[in-house]
Amino acid sequence: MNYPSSSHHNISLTHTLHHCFSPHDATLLRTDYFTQSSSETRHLQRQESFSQSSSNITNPESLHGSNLTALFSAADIRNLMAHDDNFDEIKLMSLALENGFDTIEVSQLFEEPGSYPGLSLNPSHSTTVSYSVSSEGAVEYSNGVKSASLQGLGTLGGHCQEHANYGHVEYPGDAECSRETTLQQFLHNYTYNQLPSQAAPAPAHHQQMWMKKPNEVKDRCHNSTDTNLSSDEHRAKALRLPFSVDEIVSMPVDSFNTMIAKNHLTDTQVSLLRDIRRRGKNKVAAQNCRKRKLNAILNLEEDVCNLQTQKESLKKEHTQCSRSISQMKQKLNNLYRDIFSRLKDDQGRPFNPCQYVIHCSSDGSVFVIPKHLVKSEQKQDNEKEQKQKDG
DNA sequence: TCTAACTGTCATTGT
DNA sequence: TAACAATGACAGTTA
Repeated sequence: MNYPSSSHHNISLTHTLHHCFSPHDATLLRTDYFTQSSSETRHLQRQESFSQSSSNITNPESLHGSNLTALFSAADIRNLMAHDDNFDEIKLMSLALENGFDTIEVSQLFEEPGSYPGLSLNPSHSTTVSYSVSSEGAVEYSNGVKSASLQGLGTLGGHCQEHANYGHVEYPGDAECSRETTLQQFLHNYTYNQLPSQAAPAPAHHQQMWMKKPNEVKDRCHNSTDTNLSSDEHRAKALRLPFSVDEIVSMPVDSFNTMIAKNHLTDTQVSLLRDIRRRGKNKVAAQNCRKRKLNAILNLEEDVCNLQTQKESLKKEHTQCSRSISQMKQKLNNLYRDIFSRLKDDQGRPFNPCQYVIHCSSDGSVFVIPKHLVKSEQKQDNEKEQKQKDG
């Protein structure tokens, strides 16, 4: 494959962004950016797209392994921002820092009066921000006042990925590019715990969500492309928060408030700190909640099991009692018949079992009486009991 | 491709 | 009133 000469290193970033990549290209590139595990087909598409859109611009070899600080001058960044209305301070700061700019240089860059409408490191500017990707692949940015197309930034990420993919195929090693991608990953990485090879292609609506402000996004990110950092850790890192996520979450509220007061943090940083703390606490709470719910379910299942065991045991006991009662009844009948057969009347004749019964009175006396008397007596007794109950 | 389990997050409510 | 815990609901990821 032949590449143009490397004499195009110093091309204008603005020119590159606005004239070399169509929105369609940006879409392809961005999509591929999210797709770390590139299939052969996708790779070929990227190559085709790239070669079509940048045939007379850049030398991929020159891009590969290059430092964007060298590739894109501060003036390029200025041009881009002047051209593209608004930049989120976080993104730009991070982008610049990730790309090797000195902190002071970046600050000066951002603080140049009148250079970038709507852009400031002043906390007062850090209002609600949101990002989305238009149907044409342009990254839409909104700070609640204006919105601007950031095709350039999107393309930058895609460009880098393109570069990376060239590297994977023909130019092993692309460490510089990974730095450039960090910002995008920080902003909208749903796969931040994943290895690059595990990352799945992101649907269009993912891109939209990824580009939104963390608070607005259903930021259900679980994995990282390059590290095991959580999204909050990425954000904390990008905003240069002086504490780790664990510290932010676990420190007592007094220490937390003191820390905020003493560190002269911007509104954005304070807001992020509070969000991180809230999310961290809630994450632990949710974990505890699920544990409790699981334990409750397990306990209920155990209760059900115990009750079933108890039921079986009671059934067995009931069966045994019934059997015992039957045996006792049988013994009592045998005893009754035996005793009755031995009883004689005044003339020494045996009693007729059909006409007489052995009767036990309430005071313990035993008589042999005619059956019909027992029946009438039982009736009287029943009536007495009933009267006593009613009375 | 579908599904269930897992997980992080948000919104809400109660303390 | 702020901070926090608890929890239902939702949605993304993964096996």
